[in-house]
Amino acid sequence: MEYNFRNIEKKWQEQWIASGAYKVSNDSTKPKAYILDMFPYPSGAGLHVGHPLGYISSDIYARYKRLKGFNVLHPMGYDAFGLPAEQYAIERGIHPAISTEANIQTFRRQLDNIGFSYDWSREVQTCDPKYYRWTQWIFLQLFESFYNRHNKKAEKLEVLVASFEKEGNKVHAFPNNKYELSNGSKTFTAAEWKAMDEVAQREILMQYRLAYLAYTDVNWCEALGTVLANDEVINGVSYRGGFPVIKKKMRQWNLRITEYAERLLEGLDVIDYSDSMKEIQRNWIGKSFGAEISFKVKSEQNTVTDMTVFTTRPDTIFGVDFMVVAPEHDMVKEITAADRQQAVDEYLQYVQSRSEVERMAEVKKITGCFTGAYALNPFNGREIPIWISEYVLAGYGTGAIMAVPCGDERDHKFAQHFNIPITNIIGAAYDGKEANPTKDAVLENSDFLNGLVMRDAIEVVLKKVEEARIGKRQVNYKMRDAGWSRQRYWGEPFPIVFKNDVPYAMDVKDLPLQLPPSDDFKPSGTGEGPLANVPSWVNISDTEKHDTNTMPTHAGAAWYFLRYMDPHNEQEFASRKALDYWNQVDVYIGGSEHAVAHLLYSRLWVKVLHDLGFLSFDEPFKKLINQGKITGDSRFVYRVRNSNEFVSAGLKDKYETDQLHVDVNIVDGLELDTEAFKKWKPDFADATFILEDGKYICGSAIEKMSKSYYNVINPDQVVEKYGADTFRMYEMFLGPLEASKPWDIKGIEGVHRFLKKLWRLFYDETKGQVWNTDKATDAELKVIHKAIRKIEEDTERFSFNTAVSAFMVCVNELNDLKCNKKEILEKLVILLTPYAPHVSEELWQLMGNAGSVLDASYPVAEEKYLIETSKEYPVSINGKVRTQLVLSLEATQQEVEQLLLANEIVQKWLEGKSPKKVIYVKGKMLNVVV
RNA sequence: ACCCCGGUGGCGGAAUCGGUAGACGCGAAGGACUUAAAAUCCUUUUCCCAGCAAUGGGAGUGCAGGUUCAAUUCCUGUCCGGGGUACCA
Repeated sequence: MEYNFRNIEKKWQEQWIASGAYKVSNDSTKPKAYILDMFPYPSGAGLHVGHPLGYISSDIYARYKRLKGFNVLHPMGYDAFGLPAEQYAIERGIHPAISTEANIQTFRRQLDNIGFSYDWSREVQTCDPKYYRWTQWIFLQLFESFYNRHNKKAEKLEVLVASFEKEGNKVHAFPNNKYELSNGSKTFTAAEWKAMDEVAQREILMQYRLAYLAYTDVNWCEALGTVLANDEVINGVSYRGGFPVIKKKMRQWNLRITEYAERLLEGLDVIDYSDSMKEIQRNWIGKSFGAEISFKVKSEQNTVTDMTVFTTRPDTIFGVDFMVVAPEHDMVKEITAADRQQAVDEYLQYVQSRSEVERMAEVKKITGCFTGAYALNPFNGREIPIWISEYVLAGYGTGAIMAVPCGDERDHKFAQHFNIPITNIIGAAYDGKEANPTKDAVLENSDFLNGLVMRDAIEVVLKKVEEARIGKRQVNYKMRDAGWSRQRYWGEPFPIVFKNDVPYAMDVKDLPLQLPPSDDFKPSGTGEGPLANVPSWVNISDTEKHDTNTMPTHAGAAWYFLRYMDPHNEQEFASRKALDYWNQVDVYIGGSEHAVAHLLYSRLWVKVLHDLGFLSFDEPFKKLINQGKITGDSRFVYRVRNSNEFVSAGLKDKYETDQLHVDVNIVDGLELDTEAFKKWKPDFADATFILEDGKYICGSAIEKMSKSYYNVINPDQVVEKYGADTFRMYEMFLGPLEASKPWDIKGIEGVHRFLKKLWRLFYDETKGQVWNTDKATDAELKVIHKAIRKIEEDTERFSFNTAVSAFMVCVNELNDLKCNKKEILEKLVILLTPYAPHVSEELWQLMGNAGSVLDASYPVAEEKYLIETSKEYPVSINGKVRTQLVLSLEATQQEVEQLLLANEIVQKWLEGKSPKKVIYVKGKMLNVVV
């Protein structure tokens, strides 16, 4: 009876479905555990061996928790809205719903193959109207709420309106401090509010809503015909397709995530994400402490009296040699001197003509223009020229800076480029060639700051600034509000009705607002989304319209983990009872590429839902683990130039060759299957080979797994050849979960051999059953209890690679002891269940156990079998290990010293001298210092 | 440029709190079983030197220092690789 993994795996997969083994109840007295994978976007390419890495680890952990007596929620679903399906629709004319459905089926088949314990009755698909109904509902919660800065949480708009009716916006100032009413004021009174018509009131409310419409500079991608979020633009080009992106002003939905910057930052202290992940989020939020300082302005027109800059280095105020404002700054046209007008206009035109790509590509290029106006240093009245330059961004701080060339590299380069004299305020710390951004130099040429260390001077200036009422301390964030409109068909429609262009929330009972059927997915080209091609849907009546945009793919992903808790609820996005029971995701496993967008938006939505009283927790994921990528291991053949002759890698230097990728599936290790190669592509049908030692040896390289490199390994093939249990364990055995590593099929034999060896502890090819019910010896008990402790510890800390090796050690040791005892082996089978569920269930059953091994109880490591009475200590002389000595664990320092001095080898190294010191660390080691 | 993470045999990797570096697996070499092969089993395998051998000695965790009885582990500097951010004042 040999290990027939194909029959075993098929049989149990079917039985587990039939018995509903993975169905999870919301009603349980057991403690809960919520173990989640980042749900995949169902691409047309299907899964490659890199995808399941995270899924296998979460499955192991979920199964482990189940054995440990937890009620485990371990669901799976699909992030099914998104760009590729729509691009595919445009190219092939296949409706995204159809291609998405087909892709989901492929994914499902591939996933099922690997033996996951997902409760598929809880599956969600973000493109399902039953699901996106609630995505739209949550969007409306955001639309109908504002962020109350006083108690730092989201509240219903009614609270705000009540405040307006009582005291205008005195208590709740406009979140955007640059926003002005048509009369130029930033405030209004209760009387003024009440006097406004509905349109005006709604315009004001729009300034507060957490989901709001605004004309914003958006990243417009002409080729994709859509707007992209900041995180979808990489180096000035679109993240998908790599098309150019330009700035364009459009009326867009936005999420006021900036109001949550501080809470998103603080939340990082209480959640268990990797350091690098937290770091990425901190950088993205980009908090910086500084001051806003006002400078008097002297200009010909004299209409502007003050300009305000943001600086993190108020200590350098006496080193300010020029001011720079962003080209888009409103002030520019009011301060420009008559004789500078032409130059300024030309510069502004130049800036406008520059695309985002050019700006990105030419970061080092220094451009700018003098306005003819001056600012006055508030402390010594010095006249400082005001320049415009694109290196100052309108959207950050106040859109204006004070430039300190001796301390800031960009300012320094600018000053050198335009020959602006540089004031040195840090003496020898500045060499005249390069700026020095130190905070530790002693200030000079700095009036009342002279002699102070810069670090300390910051506080002195801040106090002075506040006393003189010319500025205030200010915290700024790099993060911007999130653009939430996409000019796309395949996404959630906005549940909004525009009545005479004023947006109103749809009635909740009318949700979902479904996507209309359409076969025209091309962008309208005007900036409107493809829904504009369905006028019957857009135009509800002459005066009422739907938005032609849809939400980004992040919308559905921002809350799916909540829906799994109660996926079929038609009254609520999930019942409060289910939400309270399952609570936070205990362990969330996924790729680090979602560090910014998905995780930040999920955290935001959960915080808002929490503030509005729907959730008892305000962070979605308690612990996050980023699995590493599995890279591809490419193979190359070398074609002799201008021929169809291929030379083996070892001989290729003797010829002039071209290197070609070859399908890794027709290479065994490095040896090419030349017959398969001839059949691979018609071009190679009559290929000839120059062999070495009768073999064709390929070249190799580690690259990302990609179709175009022919290095993609489909898990289906691996499962077919070795079985799901081997595949699962091998993926874990490759290395630490978080590390990136190359896929190398060679090592899989070792893991497969291990499972066969395990099987032979129970059944032998010739003898049949070898397991027995004899009483276990102490040595055998020790082996299994050692394994229990090690494997439990390793599983608990997600160190699955070392757990697999612990299984191997255990089987090797039992094999050496010729132990075939059920008492020992059944414990091993339970331990193995999370890792290799099929073979474990089979052996469990064959041993005559009742019930499924999935619900067995995890063995407990008993100390009494693990206690040692003596230990072989390493004996070091001066830190170098020279010999070993077996000692009782009870040995005292005195006994140890006596034994050591009597030892021959120790004596040899002492060379007659007496030791200076004998270090004895119980249970660890001995060291003799001579 | 800045920030984060990492660098250990031929290879993937292990060493969890500063205590025998190289677990486990692959690959390689030799052997057993077999007509043969597959499968399986056994032995060796960080490098260098000496020895027929048991063994003995030296070096060794990117590099250079430091702290310590003891450093892959902690500290400083430096090089290399991966990731993130990219004019954020």
